Amino acid sequence: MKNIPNIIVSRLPVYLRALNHMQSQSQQTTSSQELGEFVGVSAAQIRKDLSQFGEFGKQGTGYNIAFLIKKLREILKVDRVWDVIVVGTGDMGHAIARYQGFTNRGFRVAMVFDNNPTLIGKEVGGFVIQDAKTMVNAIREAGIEIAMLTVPDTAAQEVANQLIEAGVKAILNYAPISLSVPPGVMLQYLDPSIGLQRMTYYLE
Amino acid sequence: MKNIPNIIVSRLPVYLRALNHMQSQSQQTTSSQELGEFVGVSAAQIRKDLSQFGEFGKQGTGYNIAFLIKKLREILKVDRVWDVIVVGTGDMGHAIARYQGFTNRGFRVAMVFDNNPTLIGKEVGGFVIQDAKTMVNAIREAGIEIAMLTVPDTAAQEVANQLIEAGVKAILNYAPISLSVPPGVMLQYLDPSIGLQRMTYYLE
DNA sequence: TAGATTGTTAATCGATTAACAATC
DNA sequence: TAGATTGTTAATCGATTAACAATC
Repeated sequence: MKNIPNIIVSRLPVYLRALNHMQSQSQQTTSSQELGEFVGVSAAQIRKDLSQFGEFGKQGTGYNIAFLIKKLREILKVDRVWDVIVVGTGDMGHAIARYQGFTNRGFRVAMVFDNNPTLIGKEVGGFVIQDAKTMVNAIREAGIEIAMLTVPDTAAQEVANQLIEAGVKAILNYAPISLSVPPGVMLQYLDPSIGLQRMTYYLE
Repeated sequence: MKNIPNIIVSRLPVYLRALNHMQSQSQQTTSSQELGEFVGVSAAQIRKDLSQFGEFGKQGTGYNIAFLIKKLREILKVDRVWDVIVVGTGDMGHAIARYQGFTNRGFRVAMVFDNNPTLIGKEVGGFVIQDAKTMVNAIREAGIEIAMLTVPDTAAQEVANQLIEAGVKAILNYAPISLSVPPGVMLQYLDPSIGLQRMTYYLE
């Protein structure tokens, strides 16, 4: 397949989320105009983005929502369920382990790790907290490729290194710190302070 | 001041985070080369971005980290502490209310709200959970401009409307749903599934 | 059919990079 | 001084938008 710009790929999950919402409102079809307004991009961009992957609409009537959802899920490879692990069971790890929002979006928490002896063996969100020492082997054996990192920032790079050693290819990092990863390993950041600081510039 | 592209503004918090990290390692100076490698952008882009706001470096020696941190904090208006509110005290709201990572990054949780009668009056992270019915007035009286939204998706738009009515200008939305806000109100999303779906496209 | 809306092309716009004089 | 690195300009690259023929 053609090489698709990452900026386009990164918008598809947002389109998918909006379409799922429309579907939950029992809506059957939408247009590039409507979807664009909903997610805050131009209609032309919606059409251009989607056209990278095929022809999913009909002139005059727009897009069938169920069909477009199906296609986007295939494109994004979330027409399956990926096992993900959570490393770190502080408040944030706790919240993620119990998070219900992964359902129908392609992900399932499979295992939860911590290195704190007083937490290992305890339960969180239905998972037994496993010893971080056993993490690399457990990831390898389960063939897990995705990890969510909620350890303290001082430990984040070291844990990331272990994840990579274990074969993890995608890391969602909650620690407020830039991580260094080799080519072929992907990284996304979820740092609330960054989100807020992107807005304060415009305040007052 | 000149109109700065948002894409540049959005990178500044990442630079700032990296500089803070370097400083915590007792590093005194850095170069556009080094900082760029650290955060994953080109040295030219670092210099171009910073040059929008002034001349902060010295030829031959690079940037004084403490000085550049000071300047970036001023630019991003996080050389002060912003009061933010948390709406919704589920697991995620809980984690945010107790989050220590806002310290020194310009934010402080000031109030916490929920509409669940069994939670109102209880404590979370040292805050008494206040009745969401009193939220609009409380925000107005305190002059709060920033809110973090961790309510269920079905309630998110409605709560966002109340926040906007109360004068909130910046919303960090944890609910996995696109919100509609009027011009002048800023919005950032922290949806873990979106982050993960931006990576699965490239997996396997 | 008439109206609506797609997919695509070409034009525009904006962002990134390369290169280098200036200078610490 | 020699080496390093900035700030900035011009060139390149890439993304977005406008427009419209095609067609449902």
